[in-house]
Amino acid sequence: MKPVTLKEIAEKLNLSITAVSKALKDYPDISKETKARVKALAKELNYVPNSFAVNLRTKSSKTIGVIIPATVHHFFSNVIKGIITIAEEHGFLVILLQSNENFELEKKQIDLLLNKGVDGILISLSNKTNRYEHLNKVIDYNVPLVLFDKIAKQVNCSKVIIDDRKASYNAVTCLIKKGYKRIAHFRGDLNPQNSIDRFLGYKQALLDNNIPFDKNLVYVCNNNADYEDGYANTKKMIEVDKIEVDAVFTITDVVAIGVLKYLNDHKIKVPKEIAIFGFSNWFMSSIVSPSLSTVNQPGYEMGKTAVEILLKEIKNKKKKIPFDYTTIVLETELVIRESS
Amino acid sequence: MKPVTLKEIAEKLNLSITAVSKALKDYPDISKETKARVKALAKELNYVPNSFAVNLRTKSSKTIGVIIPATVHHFFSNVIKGIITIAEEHGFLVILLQSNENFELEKKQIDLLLNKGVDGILISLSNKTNRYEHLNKVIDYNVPLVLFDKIAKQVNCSKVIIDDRKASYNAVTCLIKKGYKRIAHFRGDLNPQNSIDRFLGYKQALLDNNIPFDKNLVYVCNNNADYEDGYANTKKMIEVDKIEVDAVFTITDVVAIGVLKYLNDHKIKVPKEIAIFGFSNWFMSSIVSPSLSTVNQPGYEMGKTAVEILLKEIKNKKKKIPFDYTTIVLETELVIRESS
DNA sequence: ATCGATAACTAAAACGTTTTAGATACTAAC
DNA sequence: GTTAGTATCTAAAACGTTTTAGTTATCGAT
Repeated sequence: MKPVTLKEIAEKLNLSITAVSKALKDYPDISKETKARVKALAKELNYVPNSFAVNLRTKSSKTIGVIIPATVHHFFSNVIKGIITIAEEHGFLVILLQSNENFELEKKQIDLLLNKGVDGILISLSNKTNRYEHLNKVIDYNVPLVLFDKIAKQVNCSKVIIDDRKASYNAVTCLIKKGYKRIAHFRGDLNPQNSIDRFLGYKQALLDNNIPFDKNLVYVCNNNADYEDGYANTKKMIEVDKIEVDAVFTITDVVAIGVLKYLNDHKIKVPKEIAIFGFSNWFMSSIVSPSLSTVNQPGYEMGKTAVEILLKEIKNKKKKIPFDYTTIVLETELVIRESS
Repeated sequence: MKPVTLKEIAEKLNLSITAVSKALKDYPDISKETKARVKALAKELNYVPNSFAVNLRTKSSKTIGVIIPATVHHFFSNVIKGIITIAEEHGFLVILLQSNENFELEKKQIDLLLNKGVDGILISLSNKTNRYEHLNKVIDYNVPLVLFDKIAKQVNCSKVIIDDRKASYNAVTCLIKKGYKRIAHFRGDLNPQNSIDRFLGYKQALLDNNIPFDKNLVYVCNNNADYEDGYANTKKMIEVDKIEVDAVFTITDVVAIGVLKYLNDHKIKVPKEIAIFGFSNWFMSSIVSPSLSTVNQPGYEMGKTAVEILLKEIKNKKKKIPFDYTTIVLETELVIRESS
C-alpha cells in the first residue's frame, strides 16, 4: 500500500541508499551483479521514484504549462492535442490553463505556473493582452517560453505562427481573381497580431490589384470572433449600413458560418450574390451548404512544433548549451470550395 | 534572480527558519511583531514557497489529473473548461491527458498520473475500455477518483453522469408522439455505458408505445461517432440496405449532421420525409438547416460538478473524514427544432 | 614492502519545506 | 523561592531523492 522507497530496497539488500540509487540509474561504479539484484527487487516491489523528491533534487518537474485563450475553438483543441501528445512522448505532462481572453487572468496564470515550477511555458495570448511584463518575467526567471498562434512580436522568445498576412493576402487575391471587387472584411479584435496581420494582408491584396481600400467595408468581431459576430455584422452591414458587397472575407470559419447563415436565411445566394471566404478550415466548413472556401491552418502541427521547440530549449538549458530563439512559420494553403 | 528561501529571510531577520515558516502561516506561537516583520520582508523579497519542497513535505501537489478520450469534441471542450475553471478557483492545477479512445494508453496514463503524485483523478473512459483494474489501482492507492460521462458502473467511486437512458427515452418518445413510427437509431460503440443506455432508452420508448423493436434499424457508429459515421450509415441504410424509415435518432449531434448532410445532398426532405433527432446540443445544431432537434447535455456543468466532488473527497481524505461515494445525475432537456 | 590504480561501495550533505519536541525567559501564584 | 503557566522562540528530524567526496579492498607493478 505504502510506496516503496530506495531506503527499503537498500535495507533488504544490505546496501546503501546510494548504491541502490546508482544501480537503478546504471552508474558505472556499481557491479553488474548488484545492479541485477537491485533491479530485480525494485521490479518485484513495484518501486517508482517519488517524483516530489526527484523534483526537489533536480529542480525540474517534467511538466510544462500551457495557457490558451479558450479550448472551445476547434483550432485550439487540435493544438492542445498536438501539445499533449508530443509532450507525453517525451515524458512530459501538461498543465492546461485557459485565460478566457482575460488579460488579468493570463498574468495570474503565468505566476501560478512559475510558482508550480513548470519546466517551460507555452502560451497563446488573449485578445486583450497589450502589455508583456508577465512574459518578460518568465524570461527573466530563465524559464523557456514559446509563443504560438496569438503572439507578440515584441517579446524576445521562440514563436510558432502561420504567415497570417500572406495567407490572408492569398485568400483575398483569390477572390479578386475570380472577379469579386467589393470585398468586406470581418476582422478580429484590435490587439492580436494575427488579427492585425490578416487585416493587413486583406488591405495589401486590394491595393496590389488596384482596388481602393474602403474602411467602411471592415467590420470588427469583438465578441471573440464567434458565430454571432458573423451573423450580427452581416445583418448590420446589409440592413443598417446598407452596404453592398460581393464577397466577405472573415477572420474565422465560425464567423463565416454566421455570415452564411444570415445570407441563407435571407435567400441571398452564395456565392452568386455574395461570396464567402473563411479562415481555419474547421471541419464544419466542408459540411455546410454551400461549403466554405477557407485557409487551412494546421492546428495539430502548430502544437507539435511549439512543444518540440520548448522541449529542446528545456534540454539545452539543462545542459547549459546556449541557444537562439527561432520563429517557425507553418505553411497554410487555400481550400477552395463552393462559397467562392 | 534566484528564488528567495525561508533560510534567507531567517538570516536577514536573525530568526530561525521555523519562526519564519510559522510567521508566514500565522501560527499562534509567534508574536505579532515578528509576524509583521517576517511578512514585510517576505513581500519585499517576493518570497514564494518552493512548491517542490512543499509537495515533498505535505505529500500533496495541489494538482489533479484529467483523462478524456478526446478534446476535439465540443462537449468535452466544455467539460474541460468547467474542470479547469473550478479547479483553479480552489487553487488546484489540472494536468490534462487524452486517451484517444485507446485502452492501453488510458492505462499508461493512469500510471503516469499516479507516479506524478496528483491529488486526485478525473476520467471519462475510452470507448475501448472494458476492464477496470487500472481504476481499481487508483482506488487501492487511496487517490480520490471521479468518473464522468463515460463511466463504468462496476467501479466503486463517485460518478457524474446524465440519465442517458431517460434522455434517450424522452427523445424517442417525442418522435413517436409526433407520429414517427419507423425510427432508426445510429448508436455508439458497444462498450461505453452511455452508448448502451441511449440504445436501451430508444428500445424502451418503442416498446412502451407498441412499436416493435427492429434490430435492422440499428446502426453502429464505430468511427468514434463522428460526422462520417452519420453520412456513411445513412448511405448504407438507404442505398444498400434499402431500409425505409421516417426518423433517425443519433448518438450525437455530429452524427446527426452527417445524416442531415446526406439527406440534404439527396434532396430528401427533413423532417417531412425523414426526421432527425440528435444528442448533445452542440451549438452547430442550431445553425444547420434545418436546425436539429437534440438533447441538451450540460458539459460545463458536468466538469464543474465532477471537480467539485473530487476536491471535496481530496479535502476529506486529508482531514481523514470518511466519505461515501456519490453519483450525481445532471438534468438534460429536449431541444425541439426544425428537424423533427 | 610500497605505491598506484581500479573496482565497488558508503556517508553525508543537499534540495526547501513542515512539524515535533523541546528550550528559554518571564509572570503569577502559593 | 519554588512551582506552574504562558508566550515566544529554536533545534532537529523528516520527506525521498541525487550527488559529492570519500573509503575500503584487491591486484599488479615496482
